[in-house]
Amino acid sequence: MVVVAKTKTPAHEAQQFFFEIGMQTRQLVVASLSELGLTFPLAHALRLLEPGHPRPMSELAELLVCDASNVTALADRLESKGLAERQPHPGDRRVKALALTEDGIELRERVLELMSEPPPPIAALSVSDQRALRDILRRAVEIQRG
Amino acid sequence: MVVVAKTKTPAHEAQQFFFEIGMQTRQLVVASLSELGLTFPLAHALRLLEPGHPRPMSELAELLVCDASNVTALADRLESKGLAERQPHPGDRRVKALALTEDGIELRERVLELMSEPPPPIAALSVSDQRALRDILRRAVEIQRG
DNA sequence: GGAAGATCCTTGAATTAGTCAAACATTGCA
DNA sequence: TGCAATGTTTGACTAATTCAAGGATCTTCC
Repeated sequence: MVVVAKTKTPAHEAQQFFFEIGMQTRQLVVASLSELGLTFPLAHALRLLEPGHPRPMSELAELLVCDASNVTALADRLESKGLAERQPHPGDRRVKALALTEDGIELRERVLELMSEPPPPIAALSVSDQRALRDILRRAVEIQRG
Repeated sequence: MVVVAKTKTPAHEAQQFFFEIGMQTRQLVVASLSELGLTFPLAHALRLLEPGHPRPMSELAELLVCDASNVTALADRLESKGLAERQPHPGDRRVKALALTEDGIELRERVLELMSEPPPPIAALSVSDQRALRDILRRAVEIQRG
């Protein structure tokens, strides 16, 4: 089933395909994550915790664009799974930073691999299309950052 | 903040950019949807209900790749918002089909527009890049369907 | 025709995700 | 010192989702 709106510009058409592939990809990712015992939000949080760089919970809330109390809940779950732990912040006793455990570091690595796995539609493209796609998307990302 | 795994093939790299743009897009879409009083799952369901084509709830469950009881809950919310209603299925009294109301048809239209709106990174591309992107993604989608 | 099994939807109980408002501790400033 | 701002938590609530179980209706097959 494909749902398509009236198209206008190339960008609109591109976005419709983009969206369709994205939806499918997400489902595949969610399925793979569940084999690792993770949900998408948890995996997303895990991704943002870099090994050796404990992150204050408030900072995580900002990156996740969510309420601080939600981070409390996510942190609870990460801790209960033994993937991360709250650390006191030297110099500010209000702050608790989340740090990955050994298990967390390992699992995060698998999450990163899994999330960069090209989904079937992209994997099925010719290599030259894949390269062209990569270059265009890189430009898209970089224009915006710049 | 950008999180990147060790890259391998062009497809992997493409996927990383794809994913990044997709995450950002989703947030924007969720924000726009909430102005319409909709959540993402509700909007997704709305999208799958074509005007004039009531859809059995079981069929919706299949398209949404979710449990039938979840569709019951979604249908309840759509009905309580006056966007859809359950209809008896002529010929099989077990089946209830969801049909859009007038309001539902109208809102669905806005959802489709909103979801095909190119996000900033794609909108910022040159028109020729947009066209190339559209063509490649179309091939990706079509290869897979074929 | 009627029993057995399959299909469709709902209900109830549970977990996760998320918001908001209120509370608490700690910091930093005036 | 006193007070406002900041960081985290708690509690109450809604939404999304799954699973197991139940009730209604169909289908099949003797």
